[in-house]
Amino acid sequence: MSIRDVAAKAGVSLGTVSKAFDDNAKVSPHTRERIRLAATELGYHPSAVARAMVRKRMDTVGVIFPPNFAAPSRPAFYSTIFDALLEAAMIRHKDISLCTGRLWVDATTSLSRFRDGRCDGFITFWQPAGSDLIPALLDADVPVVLLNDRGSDPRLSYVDIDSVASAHAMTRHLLDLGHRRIALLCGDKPVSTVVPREEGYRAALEEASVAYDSALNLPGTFEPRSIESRIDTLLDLPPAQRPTALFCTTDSIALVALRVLRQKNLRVPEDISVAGHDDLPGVALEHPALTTMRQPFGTIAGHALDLLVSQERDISARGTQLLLPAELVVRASTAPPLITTSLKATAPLHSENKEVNE
Amino acid sequence: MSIRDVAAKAGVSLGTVSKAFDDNAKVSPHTRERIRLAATELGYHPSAVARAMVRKRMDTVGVIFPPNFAAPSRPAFYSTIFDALLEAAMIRHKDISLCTGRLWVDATTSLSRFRDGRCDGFITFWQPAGSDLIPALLDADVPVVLLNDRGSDPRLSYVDIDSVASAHAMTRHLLDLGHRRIALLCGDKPVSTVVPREEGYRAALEEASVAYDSALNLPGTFEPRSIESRIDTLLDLPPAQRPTALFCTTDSIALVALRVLRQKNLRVPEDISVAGHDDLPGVALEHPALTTMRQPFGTIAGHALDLLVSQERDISARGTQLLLPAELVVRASTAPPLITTSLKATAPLHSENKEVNE
DNA sequence: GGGGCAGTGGAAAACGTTTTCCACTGGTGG
DNA sequence: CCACCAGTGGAAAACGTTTTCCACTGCCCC
Repeated sequence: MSIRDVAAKAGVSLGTVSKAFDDNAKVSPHTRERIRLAATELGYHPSAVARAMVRKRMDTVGVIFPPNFAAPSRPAFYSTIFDALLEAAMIRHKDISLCTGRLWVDATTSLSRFRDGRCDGFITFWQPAGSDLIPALLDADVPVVLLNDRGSDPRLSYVDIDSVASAHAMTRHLLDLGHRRIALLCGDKPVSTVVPREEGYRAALEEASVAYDSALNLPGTFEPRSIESRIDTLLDLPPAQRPTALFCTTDSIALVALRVLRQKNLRVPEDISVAGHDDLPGVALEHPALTTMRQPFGTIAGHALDLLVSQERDISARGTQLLLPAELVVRASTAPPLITTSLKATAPLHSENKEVNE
Repeated sequence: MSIRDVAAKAGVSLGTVSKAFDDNAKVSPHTRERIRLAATELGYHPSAVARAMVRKRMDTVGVIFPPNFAAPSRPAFYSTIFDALLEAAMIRHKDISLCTGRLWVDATTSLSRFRDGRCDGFITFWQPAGSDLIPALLDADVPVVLLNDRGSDPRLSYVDIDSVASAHAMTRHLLDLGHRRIALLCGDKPVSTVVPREEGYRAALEEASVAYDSALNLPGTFEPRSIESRIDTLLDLPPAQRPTALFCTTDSIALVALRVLRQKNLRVPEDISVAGHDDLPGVALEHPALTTMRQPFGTIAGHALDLLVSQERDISARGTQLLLPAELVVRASTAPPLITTSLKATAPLHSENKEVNE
């Protein structure tokens, strides 16, 4: 059941059948129709493998997720971006081949997938320190795009959120509401969600002439335990120093924070405001609905794929680095702080911020 | 950089190089070594695509997960079985191509992947009612194995847990501890986790001459809300009818139950015992560690893959249906009930069960 | 009427393997 | 000394496409 049989049945040559399935090839409508009809009657389906061999590409991108990415302990971020990638790939007639598990941490497995011809390139995510994956791919001239993180190698293409700007925007939102003591809840250091978001946070504070207080930005990890203990420390501060708002640099962190606060019988946003970042699906359904920065997941995935394709065509096209804006989504988890000692400086600043905000 | 270049460099013919990479082919150790050396020097890597073309198989199995399987709202079950599949495939030198997302619900997308030659067969999971996926694959003689569910079509191969036996074992465990009022928490009907597990539960009760009480087996869904409301109803029962143990037919349900009970300030297992089913990773780390039935995920995945491969070789080998035993894992979430009115019938039965248990 | 030209379809070479058959070698037993 | 055999390596045919070149057909315009 090959292209030959169709050609025989339609009474044309083999090459013409190939052209009949290529919308850009010049075949008269009549012939095209006749060939297509013959193909359907024969139940012919072109072989992707044979096509891949002559074209020298499989139209498949390998997506390298961290090991165990689908585990519920993993932030929902991965599943969300995964769906976005799937959709973006479908539109571009690309296949996604999932490369995950602990065997993918080392570069050779991925590399062999590429040299095999099974993948034309890779989309990958944050790698733990000491991982040789990205350097190895770059050195081997393998098309690769890093998603939602950044790299220092100028050859590396990446697509990330402009985290400085987004953290700035969220901090500004909280300041506008009248908060002055805004705690920052980050994860571990090396990820792009941490450093730039801290920077945006501090910049916004500075603009509003609010002194940065390191007691409100405790170091910690993404682990629920770390988040919980930091919240404990923050709530144990004397009332005048206690934060009136929690800016979690990640929705996953915010979700934990919400749960912890609920356990402590603190009301959000009445007793304390909570803001997240990412707008993962589902955070709008929390109680209260989470105020957060929306990542344009679809756009991110689309750009990543496009960047990858252009590298596949010409490897020298790599090194494009995209920072996309996130959008503030105000929901129910943030509100002006209750009247406390920390409120005294509010009135003047609030009006000032209002005009900036518009 | 093809097999030809290696042949030239090693001074042998093209076919000999191919054989040198096939461990079963007859090539003298000397020649083989020489060829391998030449290949390494040239940086030669065999093309999986060319191989697939002549062999007519891609050594890739499509795994069709329910849409959005990685979302955290999805039971961790999927990510666990996914990891097991990945591992099993690696051992068998097979690739896994993930086929998920809402576009996979309809059969044509999967089918075209098969006719393409990109997949040699599929592993799939529970399908919503009205899905044409499995019938369509079977009708098209596509190798397919259903995992952790069952189908009525005799052509369908599946690998599932012997849920009747496992539910029986867990119910027995709770009876042995002295529980007489054991509530069952199921999900929606059509899944194999529900009907057979209910059957095993009832059988164990009957054996122990404990009357089945439909008030302890309320219908509901997998949704947290449904679980919560059923627990509410159960706890509102008059003390004599209130359950002393909760058998959740799924760890995901048990996890929710644990959370709900914690919110109600009920201690597990002192106030009420909770048992799960599946032994998802992480349930051992809960507080308290969950007593559950361990699914042999690795074995399940291995059998599934083997069943699929045998179908790929000969489509008439399909229709094999495997039921694997689960293993009782007793941890901290189950304990004998406190002395209550329901305890009076305990003593005789307990001793009787003890001997059965050994 | 002839020379280009656009439009169409065919012939054939590639793509990089696997696999089958065949030939050659040297050793061994009759 | 010859025939057979095991062991080894080569030649060549597949596998099913895409793509490049080439030829043919009308057609238009000079």
